[in-house]
Amino acid sequence: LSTWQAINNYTQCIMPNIANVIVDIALNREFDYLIPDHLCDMIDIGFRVTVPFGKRYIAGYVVGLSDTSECVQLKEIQRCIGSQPVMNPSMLRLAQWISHYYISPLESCVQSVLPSPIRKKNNQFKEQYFVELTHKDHKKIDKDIYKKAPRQAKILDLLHSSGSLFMTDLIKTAEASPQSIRALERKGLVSITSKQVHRNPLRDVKIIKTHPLSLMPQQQAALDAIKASMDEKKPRALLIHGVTGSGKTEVYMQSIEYARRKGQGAIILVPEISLTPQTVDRFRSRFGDEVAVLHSHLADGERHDEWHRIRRGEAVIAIGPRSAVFAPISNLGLLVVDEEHENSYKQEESPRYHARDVAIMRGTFEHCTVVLGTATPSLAAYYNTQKGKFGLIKMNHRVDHRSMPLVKIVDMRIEAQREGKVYVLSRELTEAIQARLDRTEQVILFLNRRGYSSSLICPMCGFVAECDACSISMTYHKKGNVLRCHICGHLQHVPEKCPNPKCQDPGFRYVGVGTQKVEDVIQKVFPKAVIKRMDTDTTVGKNAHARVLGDFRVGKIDILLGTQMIAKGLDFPNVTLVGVISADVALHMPDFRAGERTFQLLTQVAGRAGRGDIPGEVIIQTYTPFHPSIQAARRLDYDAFYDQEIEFRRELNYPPFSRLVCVTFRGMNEAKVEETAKFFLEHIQPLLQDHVTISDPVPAPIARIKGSFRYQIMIRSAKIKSLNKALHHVSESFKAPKDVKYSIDIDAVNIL
DNA sequence: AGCACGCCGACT
DNA sequence: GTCGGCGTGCTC
Repeated sequence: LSTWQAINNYTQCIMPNIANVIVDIALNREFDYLIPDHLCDMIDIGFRVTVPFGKRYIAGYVVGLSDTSECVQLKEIQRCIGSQPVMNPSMLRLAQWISHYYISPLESCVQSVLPSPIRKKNNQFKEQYFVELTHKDHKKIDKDIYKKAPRQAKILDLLHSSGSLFMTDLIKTAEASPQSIRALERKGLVSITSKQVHRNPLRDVKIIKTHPLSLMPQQQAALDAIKASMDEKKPRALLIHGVTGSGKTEVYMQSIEYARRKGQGAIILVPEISLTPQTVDRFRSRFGDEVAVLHSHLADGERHDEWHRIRRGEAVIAIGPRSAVFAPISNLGLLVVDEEHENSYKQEESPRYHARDVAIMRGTFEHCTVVLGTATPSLAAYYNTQKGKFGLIKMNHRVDHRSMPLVKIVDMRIEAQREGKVYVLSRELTEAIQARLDRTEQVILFLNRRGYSSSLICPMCGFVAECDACSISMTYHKKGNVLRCHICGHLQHVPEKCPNPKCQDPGFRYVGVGTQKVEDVIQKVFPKAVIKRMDTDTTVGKNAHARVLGDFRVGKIDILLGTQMIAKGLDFPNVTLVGVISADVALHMPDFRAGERTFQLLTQVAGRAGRGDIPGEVIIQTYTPFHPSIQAARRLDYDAFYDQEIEFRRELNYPPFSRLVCVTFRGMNEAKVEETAKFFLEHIQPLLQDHVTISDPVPAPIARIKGSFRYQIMIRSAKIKSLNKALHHVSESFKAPKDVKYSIDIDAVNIL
């Protein structure tokens, strides 16, 4: 006994008996607790626990173990929730990286890593009554039952033929009542137990198994490169730059197959909008039930069950939007980020992470290959291939050897001068649409989001007011009738007439035509055509989106008019014309990435034309036809776009040559908001080195939301680490007044 | 987040 | 002299 005690004492000495715990409230700090003896063997990093906290008990997570603590009076962990950790060390590490990089409390990062139904205390599994036969040969046991109780007999027969059934299904098929089943239970012929059921979001979806297609040489080369990377110990990320229709998805699927053969799992990230049934079906048809879909519209229960299906290893392939990067796939072999350039990968609430960058980190931590795929790589990703950080795979041809669409540009300035007035549709586009209607082909008209844009443009010469120092469009502010650069804060009065000396037109005005108006105009021009508008306003309801697309596919709609949501991934063979109403709306956003976005948008939209046998045509209307982004889009020439855009970024020290941080302050009292922003600036300025550029507090492009005034400060630095350090320091020491909130957005994408 | 402590105004 | 407003600070 004494020996046993000695060993026990010894192990207690060396075993860490203190747990570092983060609690469910975002306090951004750890608390130490003693691990009681009975939990000593069990507790590990990643466990969910309840701990005494002040006068109450709250839930938390064990994020570390140690045998010392700075705190003298430690309390004990009350109990463990669940019998195994909810987070593996790698996931915790990922959460910690996000917390540090994006300057967000670890608690909120853990919340992002774990879906909300998993964090709930109680058991979220759904149970249903399950009926089984207790004897194989029930006929022998009770022969009378067929005469006395035909209902019960029917139930028995059903059970006999199908083995066992859920109570609800049994009642439905046998057309019986629960009483009959209960009666059988009393007779001891059947047993009723509670059984866990899996809520399958796709239970009603029938799938037809597909097999790997034979690959074109360029696809084969891509697949080989991915496989080679997957066989490496520390693979580096790969960027697939493949034109629309080059067959990237098939490459992903065969890469996943390779991972499966190696006993590994995979994650496919897709932008929200691409997570249409089409995409999901393709993966489900190939991999069946091994696929878990982490749709953002899943009910809590479904999400919970899908997560557990992955955790248990029943599903080894996860597909979903940005949060799917946290899918608990163990032994991850491949992480695909499809449409890598999409901005929806950036989360716009804290923690404001970028799923593509988190994917890269997860790949690094778990030594798994990360594949980024897109037709229009983000500047950041392509820059990384040029620097040798990522591998580059090019896929320049469409699988079907169809030619890329012909892109035409219509100069709306000439149109305006000719017609004397600006119309929504140019003559050229009108004629092109008419031609398609005559041939019963279909048309997609693309229009940017509702005209929130607040830049000024001259309709005669295309002049747009830009900041001299920052090369971004000036933002119009109604208050004071001024133009402002929100990168540096420069202020300018609104000119009376067009400042272009050759033009001087007094018709200087705002950019932007609303979708509604365009619809009216088009309907007037083509009274017989069936036109459907598709944007977030018109497609409310669960299936509205799919219904409109279905109608379009079968030819019930002639012209589909829509916003971003029709720009991506749709494949309609009968669409031979794509028209862009105005390329300028995207171009003159007060954002240095406007050129990049315009190019991406136009290229993606162009990809919608000519997916069938008839070659496609694209017509782009613009006031600035010679803008490099528009010219590059016309030639569908990514390299030309990249070369000019990267030079622009280099000259002005914009990303990817620097990191951009946007600090936004908001509150109901405008003076106080501005004051707080100034105060923040004074706080951080002494901490920054001279390679950091920081703007004055400036009203945000959307200066007011729900009565709340918004100001922002822009910080740019080539040295992200020292900037990160300064921001951490400030976020700890700087206290904003309670009626002013502020948020720090690292690698800001949408500056609103 | 919650709950305590604490310091000023309007009541029994 | 006390009840209660919510500002501030702490929770291992």
